[in-house]
Amino acid sequence: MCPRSAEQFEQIKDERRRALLRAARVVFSRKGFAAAKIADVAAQAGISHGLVYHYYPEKESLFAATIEASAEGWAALVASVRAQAGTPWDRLVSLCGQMIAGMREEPEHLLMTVHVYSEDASPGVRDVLRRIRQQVLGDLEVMIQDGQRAGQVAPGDPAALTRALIAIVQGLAINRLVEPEAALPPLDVVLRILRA
Amino acid sequence: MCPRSAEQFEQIKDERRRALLRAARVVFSRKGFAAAKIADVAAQAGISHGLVYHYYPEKESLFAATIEASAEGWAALVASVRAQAGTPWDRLVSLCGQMIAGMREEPEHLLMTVHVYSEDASPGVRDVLRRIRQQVLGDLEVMIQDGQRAGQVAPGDPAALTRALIAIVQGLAINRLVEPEAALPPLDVVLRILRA
Amino acid sequence: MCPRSAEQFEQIKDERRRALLRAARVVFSRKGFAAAKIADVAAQAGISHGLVYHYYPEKESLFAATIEASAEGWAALVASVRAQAGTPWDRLVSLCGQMIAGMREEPEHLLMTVHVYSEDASPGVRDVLRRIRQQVLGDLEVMIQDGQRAGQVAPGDPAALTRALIAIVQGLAINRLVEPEAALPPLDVVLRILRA
Amino acid sequence: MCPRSAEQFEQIKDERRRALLRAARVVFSRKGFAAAKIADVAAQAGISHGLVYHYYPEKESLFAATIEASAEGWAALVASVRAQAGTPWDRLVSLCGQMIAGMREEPEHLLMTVHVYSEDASPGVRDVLRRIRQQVLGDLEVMIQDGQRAGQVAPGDPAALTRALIAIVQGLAINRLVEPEAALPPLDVVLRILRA
DNA sequence: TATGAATGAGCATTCATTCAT
DNA sequence: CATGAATGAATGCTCATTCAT
Repeated sequence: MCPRSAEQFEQIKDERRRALLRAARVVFSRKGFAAAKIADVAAQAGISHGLVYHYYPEKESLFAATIEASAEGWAALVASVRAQAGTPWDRLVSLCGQMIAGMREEPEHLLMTVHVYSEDASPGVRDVLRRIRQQVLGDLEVMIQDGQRAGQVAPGDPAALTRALIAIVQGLAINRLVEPEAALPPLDVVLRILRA
Repeated sequence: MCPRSAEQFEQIKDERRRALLRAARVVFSRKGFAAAKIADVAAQAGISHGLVYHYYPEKESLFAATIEASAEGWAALVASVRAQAGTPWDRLVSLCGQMIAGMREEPEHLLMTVHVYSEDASPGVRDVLRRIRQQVLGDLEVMIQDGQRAGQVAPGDPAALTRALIAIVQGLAINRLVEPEAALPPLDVVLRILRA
Repeated sequence: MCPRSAEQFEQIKDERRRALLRAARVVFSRKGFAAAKIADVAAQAGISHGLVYHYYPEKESLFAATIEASAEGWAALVASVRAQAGTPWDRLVSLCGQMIAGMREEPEHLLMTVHVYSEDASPGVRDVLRRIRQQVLGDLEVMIQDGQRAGQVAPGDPAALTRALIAIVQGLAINRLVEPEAALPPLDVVLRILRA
Repeated sequence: MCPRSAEQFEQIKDERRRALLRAARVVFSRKGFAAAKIADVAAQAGISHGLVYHYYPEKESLFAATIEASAEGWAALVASVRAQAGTPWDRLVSLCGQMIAGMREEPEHLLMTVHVYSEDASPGVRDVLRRIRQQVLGDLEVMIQDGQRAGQVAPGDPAALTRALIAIVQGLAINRLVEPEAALPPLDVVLRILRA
């Protein structure tokens, strides 16, 4: 009756879905939502444009899924680092180090979060990101406050410091689009923003 | 016939062109090139969409002009600050102060430079920006080197420091899109990146 | 400033809208909603397909407007005949005569009402028609009841007689699609359904 | 190998084919050709859409087969009634009674013949129906002429009477789509069209 | 100039059809 | 036989651009 088991189908579907998400990340992060064509994503994924719709019912769902995946990746990273052992400063060093490394390897993840802020994206998508962003900002702010309490981070409005740190990381990600070869500033330069 | 009226026409035209550019900046900076409609820009400028084509022959020219105006504004700012009297550090303080003030008043100027990096924009437009960007980076790098020589700026690759400074400024501009109400970090936090 | 007055624009728009409706009636009545292409309607109206969307925002609105126009035409006819002087039978003769004449001249009007019953049409469109249909059926039923009271119409459930009369008229309209040359049955044959 | 099993396979295939035809009739009659999706038919038949193509090579063949089956059903009915014993009028009563009963039980059969008239269907399919329709009309016309000769049917163009009778039956079938609950008019109301 | 009607290229989306399993 | 993943032609709709007025 059924030549392929339902499980097999699920596996194939899952795998493709992941591949599609990766392709979408590459295309969307470089072009933004409006300028990216479904055909571009399909080509990047090596499938026909029609097949994209077997996995995501519309361009916007695909974009939303792509955003969500990237954003959740960052949220997971921040949450896991926050739970690490060591001093608050150790954690901040670890986090920034991993963010910069991640940006070097897969700058798309960070770029996605930049594109979504523009009104190119639909309000629904922006809201998804906003929610996750709150988590990240919240976790990061706590880490910065911990550092301030430990005297390792300079005093000052922790919310503003949080924004400043996020800003420099996103700004560097953008710079990689323009000058992929340019050297990223060393970790301690980035950390000077926080250094007591 | 009447040289005065021709001149006046020119004035009117120039004024309109400037108004159009302002409208375009608002729309393009919020939506990016692809998602922005000529009709959006026309509506923002309070004219009919057909009239836009009297001033710019195509959407891309308008985008290019918008980019160019923003970029030249930054270039002019950096160049003028570089020529200011005082110590190198005074100049860097002045520059960052003005950049942050500008971002507060007209965040569109900085956002434009973010959008153009995406492949949403045509290569031609990107090249225009790249050229101006080289000027800005060059001027800024010189200022930073001056500061290093004066012992006011921390040692290290001046190119990397330049990128880091630009990154944080652009990152903060993006943040204003998401949280227009969020406090910008104080000037000295931004300057910590450079501080010896 | 404005080379054409707003009034002129309105006139042109109204005229085109009517022409478009006529073209849509021809195409939709022959093909149904799903099989009719916007390009077909545009071609029939002698305009580009893009222009259709200046007048109706989507295919379905155009279909709905087309349906509504036809249905309202029938409702107006029935209402006006109902108000005519003479005996109830005179009015029924007048109504059937005009319906058959209308079907000869513009069979599209009746065919539209047939297509909409299929699930090809969206529920919203069907509801519009259903409402108007209730009016028509109501008016017609009253006319039949009047005839029964005057002894001119055969006794029996007036609702069923109403449906039977509508049925034969619609059935004849369909037949004109298949055999446009076939003779329509004489008026008195149709009226036999009601004849006392 | 085993002739029995091949035969059984045929039986199974035939049975499925019939089930598919029934499902297709339901779907096509409600939506028309263009709006009906193969997936709809497959779902109605409880099979996968791919399997449909094992029985019919394309959507149009399935539609044609569906039409043909319905049309042939009517042709067979008319032919069998025409051969019945009794007076011409008896036969007409029998025919109309069975047509109305059939419409009550399986309105799809009649609705199919309505849809095919629209240009939604391909010319080939329309021709199939046209041919069968000629048979039905021919048989019916003969029955009406017999009735006229026997003085049981009113005089007048028998072709026009035939169309009128078909019209009312089809019109009533359409009405069942809109108001499935509405009472069908009694048989003798329909027959008034012919009554001498 | 200024307007908005008009055009058509371009892209999202659907769905008939094919085919590996 | 049966399934559903895969393809791509077809079609709705958008919007940059042109142009009559």
